[in-house]
Amino acid sequence: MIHTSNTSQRLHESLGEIIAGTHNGGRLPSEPELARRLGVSRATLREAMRTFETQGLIRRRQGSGTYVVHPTHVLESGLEMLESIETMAERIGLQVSMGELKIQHRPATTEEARNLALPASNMVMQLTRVMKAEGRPAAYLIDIIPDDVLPISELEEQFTGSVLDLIIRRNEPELLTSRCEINADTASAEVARSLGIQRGDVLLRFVAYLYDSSGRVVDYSISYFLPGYFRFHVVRRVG
Amino acid sequence: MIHTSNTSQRLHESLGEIIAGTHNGGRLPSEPELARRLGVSRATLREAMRTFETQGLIRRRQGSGTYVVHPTHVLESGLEMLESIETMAERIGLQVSMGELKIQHRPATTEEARNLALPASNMVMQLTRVMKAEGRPAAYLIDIIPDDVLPISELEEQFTGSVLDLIIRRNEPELLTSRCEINADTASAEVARSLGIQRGDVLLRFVAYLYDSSGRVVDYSISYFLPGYFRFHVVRRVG
DNA sequence: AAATATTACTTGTCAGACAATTGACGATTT
DNA sequence: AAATCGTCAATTGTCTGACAAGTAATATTT
Repeated sequence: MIHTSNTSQRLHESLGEIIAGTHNGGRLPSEPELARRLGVSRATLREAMRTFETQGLIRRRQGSGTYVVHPTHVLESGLEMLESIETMAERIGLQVSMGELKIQHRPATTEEARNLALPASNMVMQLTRVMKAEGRPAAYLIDIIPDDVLPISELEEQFTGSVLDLIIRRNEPELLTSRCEINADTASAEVARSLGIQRGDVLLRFVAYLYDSSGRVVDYSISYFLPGYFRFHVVRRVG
Repeated sequence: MIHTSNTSQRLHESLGEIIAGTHNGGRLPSEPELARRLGVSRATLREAMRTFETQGLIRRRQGSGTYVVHPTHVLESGLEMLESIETMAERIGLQVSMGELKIQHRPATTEEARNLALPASNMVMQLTRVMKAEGRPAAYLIDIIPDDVLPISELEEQFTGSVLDLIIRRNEPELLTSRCEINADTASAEVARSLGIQRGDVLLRFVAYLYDSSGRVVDYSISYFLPGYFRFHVVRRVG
């Protein structure tokens, strides 16, 4: 969906604005009218509308019209949108900074090799750091990356807190999806010390696998969040 | 997207099968060929393909072709698919049963009225129960429902553990989305007692708002899960 | 007043066409 | 021999115009 400046691309944006500018439950202009106004054919317009329908933002009823459905808050996207904690924080106006960063270059453990679909003992980079929100520790983040995904030098120079953002900036490898497993856990001694909490305190834990467009795992990460600083949510849709 | 047996509906299924039956990275037949084989026009076919493209399951390149992309694990759906814990458990082959059920009929608290977008002190139904997996307590579930959403009698007779499943069975009201907030928490005295754990033990907490197609909140639920029994995940996609 | 038919409008589907892009193949040049 | 440049068939992107099917309000009939 990241194309150049196709008709399709511009159309998608324009249509998105029209939908966003329509109140919940409101009806869109008819297809012929919309097509005329946007300067595209009805067929092309319908394809664009299909993308919004698939996302659940509009609803079409034959003979009646097309209606906008804002599930109140679809704008502020949830977890289904892949973005870094830093980007998310910026979006909601939260000041974050990176604490002490530890970079390790070492062979993968058996478990890591399995999770990253690597040959045993392949070299990996491990980034460990604490993220602070408004000066106070809010998350403990670990990223494990096969060492041929990113040049070490680039990592050391340009890393500002988020592997995801770094990969997006350099546009390579081309990312596709991330699979994020959700659980609750208690703080280990190491994590507790870094976050300034008690061992055994409750944490939200995400374990994520980041895939590039060829299906390769380019990042395996474990994140611990102190409850309260972030509000993660998912929009779930009927089958 | 829940239509009758339109051309569109059947086409979507057929195309889905074809995509599922194509190995990762494989190329689909050309559009004219597919349209012929599926007995629809190319325009209609393209609309169907758009839905799969929006979901990230295919990738089209002008002049080259359409390619299938299986992000390895899209089959086993994650949280983004709205389904009850019971349905999910059945899908993964886990034996679950409902423990002690408590039904209360009472006025909404101020907070509940706000969360459900109800007039103050509107009557609500509260369902509280423990869900057991393989005989042992695995989750503590609370559902709060405006009392005009479901007839009380029906609730008492047909409730088998899931409000969502009950609503889906009776096909009314028509559901659209659910917004699920994710957090970690510690067990309160009441929850701990019901689940047979210690007060302060760690739990995964979901707070969910279930919306019908008119945008009304028809169910507000709080769920506590013991870590370990379920593996929740989300597939996150690039913007 | 209630039931029924009409009618204008909307989305769903179709057929056929041309444009833009890709990738392979062969010819040409270096 | 290698590299470069056209040529061309195949594929997706877009367009036009048309008809079918469903909806909702209006007009008509009972």
